[in-house]
Amino acid sequence: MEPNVYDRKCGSRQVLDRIGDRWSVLVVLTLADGVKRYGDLARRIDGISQKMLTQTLRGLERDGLLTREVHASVPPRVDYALTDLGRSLLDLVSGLEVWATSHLAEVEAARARYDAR
Amino acid sequence: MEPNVYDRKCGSRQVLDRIGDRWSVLVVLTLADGVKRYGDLARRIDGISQKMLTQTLRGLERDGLLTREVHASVPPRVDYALTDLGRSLLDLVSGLEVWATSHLAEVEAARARYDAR
DNA sequence: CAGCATCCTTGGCGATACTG
DNA sequence: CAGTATCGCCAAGGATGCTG
Repeated sequence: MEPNVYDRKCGSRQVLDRIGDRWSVLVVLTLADGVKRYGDLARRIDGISQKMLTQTLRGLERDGLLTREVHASVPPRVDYALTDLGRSLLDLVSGLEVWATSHLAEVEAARARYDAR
Repeated sequence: MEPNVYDRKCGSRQVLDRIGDRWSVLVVLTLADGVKRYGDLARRIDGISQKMLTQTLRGLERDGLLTREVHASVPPRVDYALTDLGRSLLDLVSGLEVWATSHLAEVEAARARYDAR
């Protein structure tokens, strides 16, 4: 039978949580244009803490959305890149980004209207 | 200038948070096929508490994604429906649902592989 | 550079009880 | 039926300090 996101015990619900996660979305978006180092990601994603970045990267790696490649060099260098599975999510998450930016004005207008009542 | 989701102070970041929110996604999805009453939503979305349902509905109403219509009857009846803005989000959120269900197996396989290392 | 470990706080969220 | 109000917890997440 089909997985059902409305069922809290269904794994698809957890998957939905992960791909909807604020930090996950931003990490995947940042990796859209290719391989990035840890520091690149940290610098690009404003407001993310080291802890959350590491945690998000591990979660995405565990779920098969990105790869983590450690280069034995001094200083250390770790590259992150989307897998095929991760890339299959790109249209969706960039769609979210586009929606958020392109409808921001409407949302803010709606808020102003709501708060003024 | 364009809103930028990478900037934590940009409103588009908050919008992204809202439309990515687990409960928001499920509420919008549930309203995809038309008007629903409070109880319908509560019953459909497994695991949501009254508090979170109300809170999510208020947030979505405030942001202009759905309308709340109170009917003065006994017993009370409150209808929720997507606005045009909310409907503009439908393709995206149902895309998320489809992705979550259709890639669930791959994600679980990746997890098993990761955990077995 | 790329983390890991630890402490600590906040507020998200559930549970419960009550109401128009 | 569709909420509001209150309490209480615990886990998400930030800040700091340390390391291979």
